[in-house]
Amino acid sequence: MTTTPSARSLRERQRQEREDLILQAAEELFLEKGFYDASIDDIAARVGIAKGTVYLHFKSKEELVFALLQRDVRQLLQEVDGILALSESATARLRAIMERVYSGMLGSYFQMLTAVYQDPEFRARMAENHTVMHATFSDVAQRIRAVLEEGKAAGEFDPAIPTSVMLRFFFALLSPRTVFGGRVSHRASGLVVVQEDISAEDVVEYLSRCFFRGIAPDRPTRQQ
Amino acid sequence: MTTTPSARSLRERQRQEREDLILQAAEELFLEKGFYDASIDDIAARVGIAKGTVYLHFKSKEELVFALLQRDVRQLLQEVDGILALSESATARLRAIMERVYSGMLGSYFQMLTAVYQDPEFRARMAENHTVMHATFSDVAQRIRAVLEEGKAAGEFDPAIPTSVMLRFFFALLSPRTVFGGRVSHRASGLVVVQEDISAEDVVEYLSRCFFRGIAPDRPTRQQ
Amino acid sequence: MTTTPSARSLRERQRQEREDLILQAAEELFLEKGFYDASIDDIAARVGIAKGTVYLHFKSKEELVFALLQRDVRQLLQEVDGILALSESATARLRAIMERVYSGMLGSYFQMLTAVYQDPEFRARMAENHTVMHATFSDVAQRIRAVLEEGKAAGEFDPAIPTSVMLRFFFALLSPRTVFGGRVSHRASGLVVVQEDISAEDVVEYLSRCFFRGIAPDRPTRQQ
Amino acid sequence: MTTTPSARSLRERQRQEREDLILQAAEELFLEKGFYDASIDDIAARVGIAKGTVYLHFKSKEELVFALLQRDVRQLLQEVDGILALSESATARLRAIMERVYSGMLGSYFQMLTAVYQDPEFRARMAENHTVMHATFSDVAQRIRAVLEEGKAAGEFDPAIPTSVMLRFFFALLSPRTVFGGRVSHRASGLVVVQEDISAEDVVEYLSRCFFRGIAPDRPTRQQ
DNA sequence: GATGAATGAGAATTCATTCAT
DNA sequence: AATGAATGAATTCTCATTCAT
Repeated sequence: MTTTPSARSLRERQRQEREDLILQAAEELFLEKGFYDASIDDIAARVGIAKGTVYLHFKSKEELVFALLQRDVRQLLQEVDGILALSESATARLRAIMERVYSGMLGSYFQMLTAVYQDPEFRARMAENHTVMHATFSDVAQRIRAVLEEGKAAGEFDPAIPTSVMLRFFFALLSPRTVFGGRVSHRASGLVVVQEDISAEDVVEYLSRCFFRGIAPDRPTRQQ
Repeated sequence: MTTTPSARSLRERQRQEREDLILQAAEELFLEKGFYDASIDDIAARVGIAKGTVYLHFKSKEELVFALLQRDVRQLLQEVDGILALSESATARLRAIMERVYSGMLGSYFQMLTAVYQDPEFRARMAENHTVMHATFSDVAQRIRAVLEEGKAAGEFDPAIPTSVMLRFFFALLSPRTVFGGRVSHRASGLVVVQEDISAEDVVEYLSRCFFRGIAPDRPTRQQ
Repeated sequence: MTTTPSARSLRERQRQEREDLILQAAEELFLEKGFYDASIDDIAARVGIAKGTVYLHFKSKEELVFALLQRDVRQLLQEVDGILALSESATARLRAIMERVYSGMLGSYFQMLTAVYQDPEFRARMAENHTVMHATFSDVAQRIRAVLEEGKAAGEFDPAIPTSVMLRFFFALLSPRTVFGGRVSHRASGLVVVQEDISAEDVVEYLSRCFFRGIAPDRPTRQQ
Repeated sequence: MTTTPSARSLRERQRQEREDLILQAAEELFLEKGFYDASIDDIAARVGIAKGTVYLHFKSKEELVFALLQRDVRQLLQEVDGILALSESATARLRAIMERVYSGMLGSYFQMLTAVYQDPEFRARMAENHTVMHATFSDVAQRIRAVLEEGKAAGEFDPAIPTSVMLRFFFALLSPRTVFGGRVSHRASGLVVVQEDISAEDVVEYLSRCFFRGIAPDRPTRQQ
């Protein structure tokens, strides 16, 4: 009746794999069809399992979104941590984060978040029940905030601009509506402008320039 | 036939008023509860009319959103036109637009748009059936694009940054997730940072600074 | 304040005309779209009046159908009476009725009736509230029954077949599903057989032959 | 995967049973209240299941009617085939079909069909999407047509009457409005005549006589 | 554990009928 | 009388969630 440790861990591994598959399918479908139009049936069908099985892993559709966000936010935290550990200038490190996000790793995270955040119900629920994730996200924010403050101290950034404004500004540039080119281009295109084909690298180049120096032109003459 | 012109116009006025009330309620509820969780019942109840009456004005829930967006986009166009007519620098005019948006006039528009744009169904439908609105929106974009190009020509903006990037950058700063302070603060708060109380004026001050000069500190040339 | 008799009768005539127009439109629409799919709105629109006006003439949609049937049944009665008054053989008179019906005069009546009779609610209501029409219809039936019995007495028809069976048989041949050719062909065609173009006259010829002599061939004995 | 064949077939059997119950309830209710007034709620309630369950079996109310008709038409085809295989005279075989229909087996089919055929929408939809059933029905018609032609060739039926007329005539006698006695008497009664109690056997006797020889009396004397 | 049938609350939409103008 | 805006009951259909097998 009792399972050997290895059997147990096999089970556990399989369970984990299946859970990942569900999350994967859910992410795809939420992005393809939107949260409301992607049904549990759709998700189960894409994974190739029964609807009930989804509920063995996630006790509600909402929980599934939370898990998705949590997964992404953890990954984000890891990436950010890795980058921030580098002994480079604040500017270089923030730019590196941008690069990671635009290279496609985390694009979907922001899309999920935006999607979910449309629904105030969700926001409330998230704040209440999902302290863990919330905390993790705050972690990310805190770390970036720290870099921004380091940058201010080092004379890289303007001390007159509140760090919170900078933070939001930074996140604004990472959010999907700003993104174009790269993996999320099909969403980011859409309304406003005809999609011009700009490579992800160029986007980062331009946006980090915008971020750090705004759209003002170079003013080398003044420095003479 | 039998109605006098004034009676007709009274009717028409009343009709218009009621339609506005519905749009008002719909906007509030869509923003409060999200598009999917705000039901026609909710909307009718808030206006204090019967469900069927809503359908007298808008033939479907979807149509209601489109009407809402159209209303806002028209207003946006008007504002933008008024501002762009001023004979000021490109910088000043763009900043004026920011001011208008952040002073609360148009915050909800971007929120509606973002909300709707989550749902790919909607996006498709919008592209198909709502050329008018789409066109209006493109108008807005085109006008801002023109200012950006003027600014480049006048040496105000960096010609090395593609105008499309600038445009997106500009819209990114106007989108709700960036906004804080002002009327939309309840949404903009939420996740990322603890809401600090910054006045709308200050927000514009900071963000336009970010937009035009980035988060870089004042350059030493000034120190001459 | 008091209207002259002629004004009153003018009014009355106009009222009657409008009522006829409504009935006309209703009949058309019920036949085109079916009772449930033809809305009061449709009817009013076709007449070119407001929806409320229909209710000034008929207190419910149901009442409208009853009126329609009543109108038709009265006409039927009139026709039948005219024909039955002729001093011809029973066979000739029944055949004359068939001719009238197939020549298009009354095709729609049977269609309306069949349509309405699908709905048992209607049947019940009809029996209860519409004794008048019911009576009129019974009148028609009674008269035809009388002719059938006359025919039996005269040795034209087989006394072994109950008159009630004959009556039903007769009505069966008049009902729309049997009809083809003539004005109602578009309905009568439909499912069963490919519509062959047979003139209304031929249809009567064939059907009355069927009615009186069945599908049996001419009997050789007659040729003796 | 995990289910044994017998478990699978048990499931399947249960599924089939429930589907039959739904069809049964639907048929009853459509006949009792008419298609439009019988709601899915009614049907589910009569079966004693939840509304949603009905949709597990039939994806729309319309589909339910089609299923019903298909079921009946298949049964009709089977019966007809069985009868037509007999090596009897055309007359005898047609009469046998009448007997089957009047003995109650198929009365409801014609009622359903008539009910549905009131609605032109339905007719269109049926023609478009339901080629299978349409084909099956045509099959039935074709077979009877063949018998009629055999009968003509054998000198049983009058070659002067077009087969299409005969066919229609035959169906007319099978349609519910003609039927009285037997299981469908509650519908067939109704308007026209007071229901006399005639047994189903007698009805067939009389109607087949009508069909084959019309209402003309026996004319034995002429044959001497 | 896995399945997928069953559930039923809830949503959008329609339309006969009423009634203030 | 005529109008047509307003009503709200009723209907179809969906889908997250549960649970017996």
